[in-house]
Amino acid sequence: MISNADISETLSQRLSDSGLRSTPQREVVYSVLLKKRDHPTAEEVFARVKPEMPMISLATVYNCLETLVQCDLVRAVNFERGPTRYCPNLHPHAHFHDVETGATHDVDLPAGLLDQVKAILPEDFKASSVEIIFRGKESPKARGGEPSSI
Amino acid sequence: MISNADISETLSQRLSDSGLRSTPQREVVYSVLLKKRDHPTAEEVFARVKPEMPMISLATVYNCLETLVQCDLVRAVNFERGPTRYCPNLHPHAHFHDVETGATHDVDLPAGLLDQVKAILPEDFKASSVEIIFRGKESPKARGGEPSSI
DNA sequence: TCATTACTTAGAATGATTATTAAACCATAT
DNA sequence: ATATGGTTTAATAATCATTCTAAGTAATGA
Repeated sequence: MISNADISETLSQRLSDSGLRSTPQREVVYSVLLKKRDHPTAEEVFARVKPEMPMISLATVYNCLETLVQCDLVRAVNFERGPTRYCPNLHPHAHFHDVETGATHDVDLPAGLLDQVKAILPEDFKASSVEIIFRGKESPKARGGEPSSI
Repeated sequence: MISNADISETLSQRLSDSGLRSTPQREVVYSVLLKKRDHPTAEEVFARVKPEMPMISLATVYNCLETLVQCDLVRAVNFERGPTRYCPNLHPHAHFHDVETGATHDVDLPAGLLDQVKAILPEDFKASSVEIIFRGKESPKARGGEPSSI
């Protein structure tokens, strides 16, 4: 298991690598992202952080999130023009966005697929990142259990 | 070559299929999208339409673009939280977004790749659309010839 | 210590888009 | 033709997420 101390160590490590400081605000923002990995918006992060740190401001949450993105600890994800969502999953993965519930799920990419996708680029295009976004609806898995009451 | 009459026929066809009317505003908005396929924003479309129709309002441009998206004549594309861009290319394709110039290019998808990408989804996820977005920088091809600025 | 720089806060400002509302327009039934 | 009811447009206000600004705090270094 990963302890709180470990978390703040990776964090302060990455921050100082970029010439930045570890602060209580940055630590608590990062920790709420790790605690519930449901791609929260800045406002949602703000709401989760507040109980632990009531004086923190929304602007600071935005600043911290941006900082975490800068040092590659967090990925920013956008669906259409909705608010930016934040994701601490660093493995290469796609996103599935449920148009009905708004829920967002990580979808692991099999080895090689990303390279295959990158291979479609003309040679003069150098991609620094690739985003794969699915939009749709998740049907509850047809399995034994409660009947779908509709 | 496709004439103006043909264009407005497809347009009014699609519109009436959706129970909507063909209007001069919708026609001129659609025509500027076809004329220069560089993924303009609503503001850019507005600027291009104005000379032809000086009284048109920005709100109407937004409305027309939304209408065209609804009847599948135009695709809306988003990069991060930048303004929505509009693309009349209906073939399945990915997008390359140049982080330096802001230019956007369509990238054709080889047959089968989209299915391959969709295949990574768990069975309970039904994707109605897939977006593939590259972000990066294009190195000018060292060669003569017309620029492929689609 | 004192100066420098980084960081946080509160609130104002911005930018893109959507909502509101009144007027103009159009198709059709009378 | 004219009334009617729905559609579309235009101008402007409102909204939402985000960024900017200014002022205060705190850590760091000469």
